[in-house]
Amino acid sequence: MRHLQTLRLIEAVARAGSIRKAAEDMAITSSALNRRITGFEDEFGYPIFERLPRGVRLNPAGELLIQHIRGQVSDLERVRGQVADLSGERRGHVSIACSQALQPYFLPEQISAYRSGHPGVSFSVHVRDRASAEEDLSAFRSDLALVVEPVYLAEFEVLFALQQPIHAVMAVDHPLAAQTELRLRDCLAGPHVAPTSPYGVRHLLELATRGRSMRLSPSIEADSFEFMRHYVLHEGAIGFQIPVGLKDGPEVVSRPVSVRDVPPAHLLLGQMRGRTLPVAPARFAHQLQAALAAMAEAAGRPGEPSPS
Amino acid sequence: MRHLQTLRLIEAVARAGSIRKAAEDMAITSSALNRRITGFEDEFGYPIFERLPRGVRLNPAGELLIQHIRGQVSDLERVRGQVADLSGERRGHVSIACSQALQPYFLPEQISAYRSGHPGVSFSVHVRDRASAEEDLSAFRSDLALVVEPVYLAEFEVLFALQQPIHAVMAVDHPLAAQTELRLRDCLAGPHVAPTSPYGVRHLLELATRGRSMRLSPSIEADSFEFMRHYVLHEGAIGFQIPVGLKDGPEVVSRPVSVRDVPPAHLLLGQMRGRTLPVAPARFAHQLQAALAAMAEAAGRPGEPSPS
DNA sequence: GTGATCCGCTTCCCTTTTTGCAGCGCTCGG
DNA sequence: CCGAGCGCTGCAAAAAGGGAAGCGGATCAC
Repeated sequence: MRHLQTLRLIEAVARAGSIRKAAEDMAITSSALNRRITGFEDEFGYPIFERLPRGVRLNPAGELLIQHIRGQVSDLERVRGQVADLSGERRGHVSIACSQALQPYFLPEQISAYRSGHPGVSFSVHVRDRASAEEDLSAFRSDLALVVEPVYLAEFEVLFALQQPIHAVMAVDHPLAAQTELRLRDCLAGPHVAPTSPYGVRHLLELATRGRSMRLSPSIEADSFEFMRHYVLHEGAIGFQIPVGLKDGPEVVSRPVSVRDVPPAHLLLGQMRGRTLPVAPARFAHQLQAALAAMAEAAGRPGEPSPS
Repeated sequence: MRHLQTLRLIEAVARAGSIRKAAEDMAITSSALNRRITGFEDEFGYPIFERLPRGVRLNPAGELLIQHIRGQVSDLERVRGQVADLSGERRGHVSIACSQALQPYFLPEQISAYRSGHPGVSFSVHVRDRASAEEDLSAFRSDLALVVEPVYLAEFEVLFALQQPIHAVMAVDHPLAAQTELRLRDCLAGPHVAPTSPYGVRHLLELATRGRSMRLSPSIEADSFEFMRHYVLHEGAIGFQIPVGLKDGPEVVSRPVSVRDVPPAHLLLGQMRGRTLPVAPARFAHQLQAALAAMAEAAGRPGEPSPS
């Protein structure tokens, strides 16, 4: 969309932190870009960048503006999607930020199921820790977020919430695999593997051990659940994950940790507060809600539908 | 704002119903305008106007788009207002649609009070019947609406609601002026003046008489409450109005009609659903809520605050 | 210090885009 | 059948935008 070019350039400058760098990214010269920026500031009536010796940075006015710009671009896409929809084309795009737990099984299945009904819809999947998933939402980089234990709930509008107990993950021949429910103390007695701190499961484990006699002292910290799932095959180590990211295999099994020891994780589907989603993301969100609700039903732990 | 020029031109064409007329309005040639329209349709991917022998009209895609355009223009104004606000300029504009009852006393007082604190803020007041006030909101022609008995509540987000009993208005020497509360039957027995049907008070009077033995048979119908208020000085006629639009004077007095006969009128302050108002309208709305709440308090009839 | 570097901004010149003008073909009301 | 009104299209003029080069200033490594 041509009439938004200036706005896109502004965003590029804000991102690059310098007019010259942004000019390179956008394949024009710095002089041209500089003129567009100053020209825009003139007609807008206020400067939107503060000039630093090493580049530029958005001033408060610019912060307000960039938020508007992102909303505008995304809203035009939404309108285009609606138009495409009424033209019967049924194409679109869904951008979703998710926690790692959703990556191996849940999301691939859901996306595949959705695409079998709507082959024209494409997807972007961004794996994010619980804080940056929400940032993605408010910067309009993602339409939806499916996050374990979100952090800042201010701009996060919950569409569906589901609780999942923490599971311990271990090799099939691990001694504890004989029990059907584990105590946290037993899990932490041997070598264990934990996610790094930005992740929701780690957060819950720390909540569970803080102020108790138990201590979380992971032999390995990792920011990859995939890595941890494989690591438990060595050393008789124990890892932690929530059921949505787990499937018992021939070598690895999982057992729930008692909810008396660790509070269950909250798995939340959300969007940016107040935003009207384009057609495709809205429908996909609806499908996700149904799938999560079915999962809650199966676990005997009903999810909370959105308060709408 | 230059980058919105094409969008504004599209809106002008939609409004004028013809490219040539719109071109004249916008002070460019029809050829230039025509090329911008077709150019936009090309990059948008879909035609947004249907070509008729006598001009053009928005097609469904165009309807969707025009809504987006209006939102965008108004949202940019909101951002600009916020920026002006943090620059300490404190200017802005409030556009409000209101029923006639608010015109003589309430709104002038409120606007004057607001402007004494914020002299940089300008106002547009549009007097509208109850249906068109809401249309103004959804077309972004007004930021706020203060309406008696609104009609379509779909896109109307209620910020504050207040009930007011219908009052009968008459000359100070009218026989009924001796009573403190009137029965509708007595009011309708003599000559009476009623608003035309688009107005809320008329609507309520019809509700009150429908299916009863009483008949509403106004000697005069008028779409001006100002006219009606003066007319009651002649013929011993009786008019109807709600208290917010009334002040007893040396010649004219008002008396409540029993709520057993006529349901009280709902006076609603609202905005377009889901819209984030610019700074000035939001603050003014806040002041109006306070004023209406005080009025409700004084009448011993508490208003309902917004459910936010 | 001091030269190297990176920055925003300006000037000159040329390319690209947009505009205005005139005119075409069309439909409709009289 | 004719004139009025419409959307649309060549063509030349005007305006806007972009590229190359360079200025002055701030910072950093040495």
